[in-house]
Amino acid sequence: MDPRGGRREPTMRDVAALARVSTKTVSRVINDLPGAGPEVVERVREAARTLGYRPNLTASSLRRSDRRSATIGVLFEDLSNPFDAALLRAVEDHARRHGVLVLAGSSEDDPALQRELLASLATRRVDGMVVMAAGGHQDALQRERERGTPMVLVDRPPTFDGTDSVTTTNRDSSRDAVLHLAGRGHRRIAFLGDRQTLWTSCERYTGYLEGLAHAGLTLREDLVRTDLHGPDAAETATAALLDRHEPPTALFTAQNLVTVGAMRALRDRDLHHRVALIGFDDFPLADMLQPGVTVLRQDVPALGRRAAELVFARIDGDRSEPTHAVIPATLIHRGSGEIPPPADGTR
Amino acid sequence: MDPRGGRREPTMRDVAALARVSTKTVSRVINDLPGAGPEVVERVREAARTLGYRPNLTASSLRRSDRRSATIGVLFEDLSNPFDAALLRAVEDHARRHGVLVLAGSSEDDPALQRELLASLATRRVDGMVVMAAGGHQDALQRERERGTPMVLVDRPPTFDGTDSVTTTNRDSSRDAVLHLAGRGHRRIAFLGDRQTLWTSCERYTGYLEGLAHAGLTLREDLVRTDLHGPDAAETATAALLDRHEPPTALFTAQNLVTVGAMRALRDRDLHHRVALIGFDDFPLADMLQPGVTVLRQDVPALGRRAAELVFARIDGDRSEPTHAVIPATLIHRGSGEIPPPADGTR
DNA sequence: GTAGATTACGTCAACGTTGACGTAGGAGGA
DNA sequence: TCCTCCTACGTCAACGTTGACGTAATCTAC
Repeated sequence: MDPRGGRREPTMRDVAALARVSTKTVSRVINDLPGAGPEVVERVREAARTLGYRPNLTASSLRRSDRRSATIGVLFEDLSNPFDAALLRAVEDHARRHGVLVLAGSSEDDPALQRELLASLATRRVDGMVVMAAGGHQDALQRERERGTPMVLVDRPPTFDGTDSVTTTNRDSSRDAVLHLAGRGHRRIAFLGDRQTLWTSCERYTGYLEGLAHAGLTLREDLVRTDLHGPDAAETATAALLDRHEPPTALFTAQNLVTVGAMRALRDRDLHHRVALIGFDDFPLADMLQPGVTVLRQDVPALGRRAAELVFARIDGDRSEPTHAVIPATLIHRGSGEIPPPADGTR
Repeated sequence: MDPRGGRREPTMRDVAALARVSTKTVSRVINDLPGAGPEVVERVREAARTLGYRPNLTASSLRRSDRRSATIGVLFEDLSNPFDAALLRAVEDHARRHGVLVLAGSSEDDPALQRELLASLATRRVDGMVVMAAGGHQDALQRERERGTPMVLVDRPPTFDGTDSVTTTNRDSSRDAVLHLAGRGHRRIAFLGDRQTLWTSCERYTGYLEGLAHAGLTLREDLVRTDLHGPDAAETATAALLDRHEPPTALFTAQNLVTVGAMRALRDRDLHHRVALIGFDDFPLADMLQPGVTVLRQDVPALGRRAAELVFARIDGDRSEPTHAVIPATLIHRGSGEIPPPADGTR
């Protein structure tokens, strides 16, 4: 039971010796290639079985002409975030159908770490990558792409040309959410968002602005809080907004952790039944809270599937123009987004 | 921008030619080994930079004596489950410190799929594995282990000898939960659990029995529902329990999805403020529900860290006796577990 | 001044596998 | 009968890298 204690993985040579054939013949049998007679096939199979032989994909992919490692890299922001986790799972499912395994990493939205992980993947010669680009410069991604590595960006599009992407209707859905609130009579709708270096945050903010404009509301910059990273920052910011003398009657929270923080602040002040809330990204149990939390739900399985389809197409040599797939998000009415503003306009 | 369109990754030979040295010298420079003069080092570095050379770990690990692929395999039940995702992240963090990447897969608690993924990992010659064993026979795992592959089982211990494991105090914590409920005066405490083929489910059930026994309560088998896979099954089962003429006054739900299902049933009947509930596994927003959900929280970061430490120790040749680490879970009081039984003993 | 050690390289083969190509023997056709 | 084609193998080299070993030049010590 030692780690590889004294043992050595059997090789084709061992199998060949036992079956009294050449290694090439073993190769043919293992890979189901023609050119081996039935009894030889049986002899080789038998020998492989008794020795417990398993092919070495490392050596194989080194020598093969296609050079495939049957492995793709997945670089997301944080694999423990439910959104990222669900996306990983979706990609993994499709990869499995292609006989491909997934090397996964969390870049923590840190360009340096992302660069490092990218290099690690490259060093392992993955066949392709599915990447959630970290904020800031994408030059490491671009360089990798320019070397010809098949790559699909998810959740955030590339800032450079020639690369496929799969994103959500961030802007349009955000606008719809704001219009939904405005339609209920809200006039003071706050925006709470994650870092503005993230493309999704900017898009959602733009959608918010568009929504205000469509509804004929004027932007009040004092109701906008951005660069809230994590629930704690969101909670503090929301608290500050709510404690103003003219507080918002509705909140649009543009990221799942921000939504959580905002909800905490609302609850602390017992305002969760009086201030409307719509969050971007669904989360488990959103329907069990009181009131249920109205959210924009991204179609995560579709995002993952599309991303996987695109990488595999590129890996298989598809050279058509880059695709920028956009998957619609849906507004799920659960109650919090349907709270009307107070009749007197104050609260 | 084609996939590897016409290009070829530069190799050591290319670098060697440009720097007018032997490939061996390039190897020395790339790996920071002694035996290269300062100006040669600079020339090689320069050449590598201009060519965009990146070492091929595949070829390297094939040739090296230690045979390390700097990759470990992680085989969990479902990477999109928050518990699994958090665990993956914890393992990944520690792996990164060792310069190791993670090949991740979901076995869906299906032994056949697990066996297949195991073979895939083996074929790629991972240095070690962290596995959440699928229910049923573990013979595929055992065979892999007997070949000498460093392996650590998480969440569920091996049914065979000689393998490290990291688990939670399933039994003791479950007992504590039941005692906590009994201490509030509950006498009809129901058990709702996942498949009994899962070791954790059995342990938690045993803990439940121990708790009843310690509290001097008799087991009422009509209050026990097992083999509930997923929230829907749990909801149905809970509903049936609650609709009995002598319904339970408290529920112990032994898995996170079961807890969710039970909560839905309670809410449907508006009993969530009257029937006590303790769930195994914490989940996001458990504190935001009304009442807050009392749970047994597993120390996921500790589980992941310990698992990673153990695999890496084995990979580094540690041959000491197998370790079976047990990480304590904590009872988090949030309200639902502190609801007393109705005064009249009915409801 | 010379034995001996040290430094800075180079050469060669091998890791496990497969592509290119060779060959012996038999089948089939003219 | 002889030529061709096909089948079932085998041989060899190469994928990109590194361990083992060789060697020439330089340095150290007495």
